[in-house]
Amino acid sequence: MYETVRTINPHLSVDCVIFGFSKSQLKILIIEREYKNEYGEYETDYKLPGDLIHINEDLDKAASRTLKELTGLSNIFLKPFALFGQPDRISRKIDVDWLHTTTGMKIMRVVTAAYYALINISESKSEFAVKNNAHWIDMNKVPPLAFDHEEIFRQGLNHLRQILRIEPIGIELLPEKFTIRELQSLYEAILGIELDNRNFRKKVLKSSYLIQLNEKQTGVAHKPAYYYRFDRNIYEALKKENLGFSF
Amino acid sequence: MYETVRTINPHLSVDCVIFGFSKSQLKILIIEREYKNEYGEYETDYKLPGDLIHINEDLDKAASRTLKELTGLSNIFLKPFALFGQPDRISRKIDVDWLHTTTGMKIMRVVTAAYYALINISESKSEFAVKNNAHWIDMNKVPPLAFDHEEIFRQGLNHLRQILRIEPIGIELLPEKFTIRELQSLYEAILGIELDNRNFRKKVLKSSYLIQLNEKQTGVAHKPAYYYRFDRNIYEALKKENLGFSF
DNA sequence: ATAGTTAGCGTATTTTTTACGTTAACTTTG
DNA sequence: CAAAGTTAACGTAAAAAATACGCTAACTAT
Repeated sequence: MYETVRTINPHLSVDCVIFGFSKSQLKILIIEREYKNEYGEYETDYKLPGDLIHINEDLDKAASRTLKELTGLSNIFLKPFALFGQPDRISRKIDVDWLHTTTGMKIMRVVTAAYYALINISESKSEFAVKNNAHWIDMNKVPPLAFDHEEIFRQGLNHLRQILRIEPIGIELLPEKFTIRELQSLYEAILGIELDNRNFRKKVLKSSYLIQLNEKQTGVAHKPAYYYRFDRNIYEALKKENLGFSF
Repeated sequence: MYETVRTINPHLSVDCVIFGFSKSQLKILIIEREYKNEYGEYETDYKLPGDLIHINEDLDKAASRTLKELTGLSNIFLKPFALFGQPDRISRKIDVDWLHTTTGMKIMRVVTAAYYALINISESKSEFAVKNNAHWIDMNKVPPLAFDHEEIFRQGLNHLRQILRIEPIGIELLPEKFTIRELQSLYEAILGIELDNRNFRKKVLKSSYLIQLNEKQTGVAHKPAYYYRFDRNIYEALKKENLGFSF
């Protein structure tokens, strides 16, 4: 316990909104939180993956570490998108108590840096997550969350939607090979609207970083679609070119 | 001194990148910092307006307070745009010493929330600023700044450029009435590129919140231009409509 | 064999962007 | 006081991007 007190920075935390995509649905990762209720019984509720940072720990590193510890996920590119620092964001008794029992400290004020990341939910990764009491939840069925994590999630989603208008997010969220239809479903899930399949196809196929493979779907009850892949190199090069203007 | 120690939160600070526009140039606000050099002589360098926050102080409020204290500017809409939290961002001796003498504390690690704001440099306001050792500096002539404030400024400018693609920033940066040419100069100053006057005019006049006044320039050595004003109500209504989609 | 489904290509129309021509209205200069 | 210089303000034509659909191909399930 004493060790904890010495190494934790009780003023700063990180929280992660991790987006995943599977079966045409956008999901986020939440983890279980265990606490004793007023009758001394253990109960469970949910929160975003996140934690107080360590003394002298870089914020980005703290976000990666936290995510690894809580879900087993590593090598995820996390990007900060907002700050939550209202003095009263830790005010519910349940939250104050939980912090007390897990850290041994009386913590009333924490400023948290919110990060987001996009990952494709492959089998191995989701196994990891489940093992650690982390769950992929459909974006539209997020349960009540601890602290102000619902607001953080909401703003994270908003941010994702903004980003989608600028860059081709699919690279991170889809498996190695995918069909145009799957890419469209991803866009539809994020934006929450339907898109015209023919126009979407036209628009997306103009980009040079989408490469058609020599492989088709099999076993589907309709004309099989070609698989595609992203060419990361082409994409990064294009991105650099465009960003060159911005500073 | 003791009072300071009790009320300051030495882990968190705010820094403001304040943009202004005058004479076709984009400017930012910096303030003087006084310190003793190795020979005990007073020297001056520059930093962004910013300060450590108080215990239990809201971050947004801290940004407003800080700006008020350091420059006399109040009622400025400040918006957070980034976080700077690397453990080594306070490492130069001059910065460590300065923090020590101004706060009485040994401060090595501060996470700062960076805010930006847009204001139009009216006479009264700039008077205020100058009185408090604050200066409007041409964006292209920013001197070396304390801490990592140059990086904060750079990112702030980047952010401004991104924002400009989405919303009509001029409302904040231009005086009550202005000509289309002035609006164009503002855009050119922010983006750092030249725009075609005829197309710019066409594009901008399509927006419903730009209202032509019954008043022309006088004393100019060319055909006098009509003055325009922004209709804030129309603009806000439109904004709400568009944002309605995003969540 | 037929019905149901999505893939994949195409076409026509509208909207937006880009490039540039021209006259108007003012001051400065010689 | 005429000519030169400057920016305002409107316009037009062409190119590019977005939108709205039509249609055939290729597969499975019944």
